[in-house]
Amino acid sequence: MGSAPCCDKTNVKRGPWSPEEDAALKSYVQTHGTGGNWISLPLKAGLKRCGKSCRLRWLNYLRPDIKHGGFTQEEDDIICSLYTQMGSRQVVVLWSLIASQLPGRTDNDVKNYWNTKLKKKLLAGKTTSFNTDNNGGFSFTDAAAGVGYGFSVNSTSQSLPLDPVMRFNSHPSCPNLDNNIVFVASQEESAVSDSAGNGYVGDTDCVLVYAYHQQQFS
DNA sequence: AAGGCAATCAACCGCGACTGA
DNA sequence: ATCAGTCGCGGTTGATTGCCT
Repeated sequence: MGSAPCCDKTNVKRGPWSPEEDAALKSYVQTHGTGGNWISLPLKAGLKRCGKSCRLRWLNYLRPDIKHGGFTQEEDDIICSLYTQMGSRQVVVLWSLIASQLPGRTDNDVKNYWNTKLKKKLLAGKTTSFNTDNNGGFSFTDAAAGVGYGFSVNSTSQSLPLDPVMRFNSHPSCPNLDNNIVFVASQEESAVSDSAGNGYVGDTDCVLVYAYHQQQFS
C-alpha cells in the first residue's frame, strides 16, 4: 500500500516558481507560520501548488537563514569528513545530518554539491577499483599509488565475512583500511553492502570505491 | 552565429516513518 | 492495534546556463 497522494496533481501548478508565488508563500509563512500542516497551506496562501512543493520551496530557498552561494573550503572539509564516516558504515548517506552541521545549508544543497563537485574532486585524486569474481573473491587496486591487492576464494578463505570491507580486512595479505574505504558508486546496486555484512551480492564485474585516508581532510 | 554537449541546481517522486484518531 | 493523513528524506529528473567547437 503506497502513501495517499498529497494533492490532486491535475489541479496544481508544477515547475519553476514565479517571483509572485515566492512572495505569496514567504508572506504567508512569515505571517501565519506553517500551522503544522503543509498540505492545507497552499489553499490558505492562495497558491495552486502541492503542499510538498511549498514545503520544499520554503525549506530550500525562501527561509531567511538560507545561505546562498558557493561552499567554502571549510564546508568542503566537513562534508567530506562526514561522508567518509557515514559512507563506510551504511549504504544510505544522511544528507540531512551533514547539512545540520553546516548552518544555512540544506540537505538538497549539500547533496547537489556533493554529486556535482566534491565527488569528482575526490575521483580526480586517489581513485581505486574494487573487483569481484563469481566465487566471492575480489581485488583492490589503487591506481594513483600503483598498488594492487586481492585474493581468490578457495577452501581456506570460504569463511571470510560477507561484507567486502570486512572480507578485505580479514584477509592476511590485505592492509587494514577500516574506515578509509567508502562505497560511493557501483554499476549494480546489489553490489553494495552494509558494514554489518548484509546483502552483498558478488555478481557484478566491478564496484568503484574510493579509498582515502582521514589525514587528507585534516 | 549556431548547434552540441556538459554542468548545475531547482523541483519532483516515491517510500518509510511518524502521529493522532 | 489499526489506519489514514502527513512529514521528511534520499534519489532522480529535467530545465537552464555556460562553454566549446
